[in-house]
Amino acid sequence: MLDPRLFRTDLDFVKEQLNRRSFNFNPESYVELEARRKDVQVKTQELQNERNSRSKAIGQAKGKGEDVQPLLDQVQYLGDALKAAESELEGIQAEMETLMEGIPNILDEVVPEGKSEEFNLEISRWGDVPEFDFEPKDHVDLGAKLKGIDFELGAKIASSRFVVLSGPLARLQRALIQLMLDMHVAEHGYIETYVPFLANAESLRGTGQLPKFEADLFKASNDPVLYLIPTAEVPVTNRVRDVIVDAKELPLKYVCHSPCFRSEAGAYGRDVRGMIRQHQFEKVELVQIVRPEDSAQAHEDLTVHAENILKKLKLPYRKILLCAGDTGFSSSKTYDLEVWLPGQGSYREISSCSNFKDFQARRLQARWRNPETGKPELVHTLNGSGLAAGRALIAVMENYQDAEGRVRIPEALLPYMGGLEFIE
RNA sequence: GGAGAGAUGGCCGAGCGGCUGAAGGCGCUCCCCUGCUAAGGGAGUAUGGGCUUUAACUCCCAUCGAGGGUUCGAACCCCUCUCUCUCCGCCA
Repeated sequence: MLDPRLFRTDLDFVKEQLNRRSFNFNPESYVELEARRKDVQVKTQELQNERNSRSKAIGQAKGKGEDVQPLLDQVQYLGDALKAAESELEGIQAEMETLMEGIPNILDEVVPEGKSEEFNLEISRWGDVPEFDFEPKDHVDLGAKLKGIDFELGAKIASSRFVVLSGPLARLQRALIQLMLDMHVAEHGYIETYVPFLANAESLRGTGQLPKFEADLFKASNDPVLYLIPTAEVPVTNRVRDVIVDAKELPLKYVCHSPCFRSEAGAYGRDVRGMIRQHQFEKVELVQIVRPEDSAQAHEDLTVHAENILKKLKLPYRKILLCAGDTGFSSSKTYDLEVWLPGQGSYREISSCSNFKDFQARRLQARWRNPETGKPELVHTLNGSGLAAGRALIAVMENYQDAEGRVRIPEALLPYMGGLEFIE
């Protein structure tokens, strides 16, 4: 959620910024609603004030043993007027809330303009794209040959976009997760955390998935209402919902492995082959809660932490700064890391690292006490994949394959593979 | 799942339907005294919002787990829900 004060003081700026995202914001209807809000709120509070002071007078008169009937008669008329004003105000506030919750974050000034991914800005490339003296297979063919990836079985058990991994390839995914967790804890200073994989509506609203993106979620239960998490970002960031964090505790850095569940509504026909886009996948997520002045640097650091995993695995990748149109709803600035997939002959997203600034924090009421002011102020939140394990698995498979269709285990994963050097 | 108890400010803990946004204590901050690993005295110390061109102060509104209700007036009475604790049952 954006700062309501910004809307009142600099509506032109808001409009201009939202335009960058091609977000259709109508200032006139906002101004009209805000005027009604102000009007009705002031009126309501005046009525409440009157009721309170009159009630107090009744109490005092009663205390002195005076006849309070005349005073009671005077307040009679207040009841209905107050009730009407209160419910009108409630309606307007709900309307305002709906409006505000549907408005995306303001983009960082460095975010390039552009409506679609072709305007994304490549920041850097790392690693050498491997040269094969044979035609490299993609992970689907490799996985079938190695009898370790079975999409039909996934579809039989659940539906399309589910997969079953078996044997050394299943272990390879686990090894990747272990490596990531170990590196982020030991080398990057994150606290490992384990969280619920179902989240309530309040939590999903806090991080921005609800109310606007309910169609992307799997609802797991109606009583109580719970959704399968689309990313560990949701439960982990919600650790600080309605919390005032002590300044000394910042920054908070959490790493969390979890399965992620996405309905992929609207992705029909996209990436139907292989493990690129699944309803369920494993991911190691990095989350940081920081002081506002530190978030820009934290964003750079967090992205480097994700990059370090790719470097450790010696997987070629490039770093992309997403353009205005491609940046997510809640994010103000996002770097994507794209890993080279020889089977596809292209770079594909394996990590997305975002600075949400105070957008999530405002929804979450996640604050810290600023020692300089003594007041609670909103924190900044960030997160990034470090990395998506399913995609890391296929990246390893495709980059480390040989002419016989075997997969060599990357050196960094050897300690996690029980002596196995090749999957064949 | 069954039975019972509870939910108040950073913590502990009072609270009669009206003068309680909340006694008292602890903690913390500042000041005074003292002067040295003690003690004493004083002041302050919840959050969100509104009004004000902005900000601070004053002021006003809301909040004592959440949501309804009764009432001129609710932390206090009634209802529903949530959570926590104890006991029983079940259980990876």
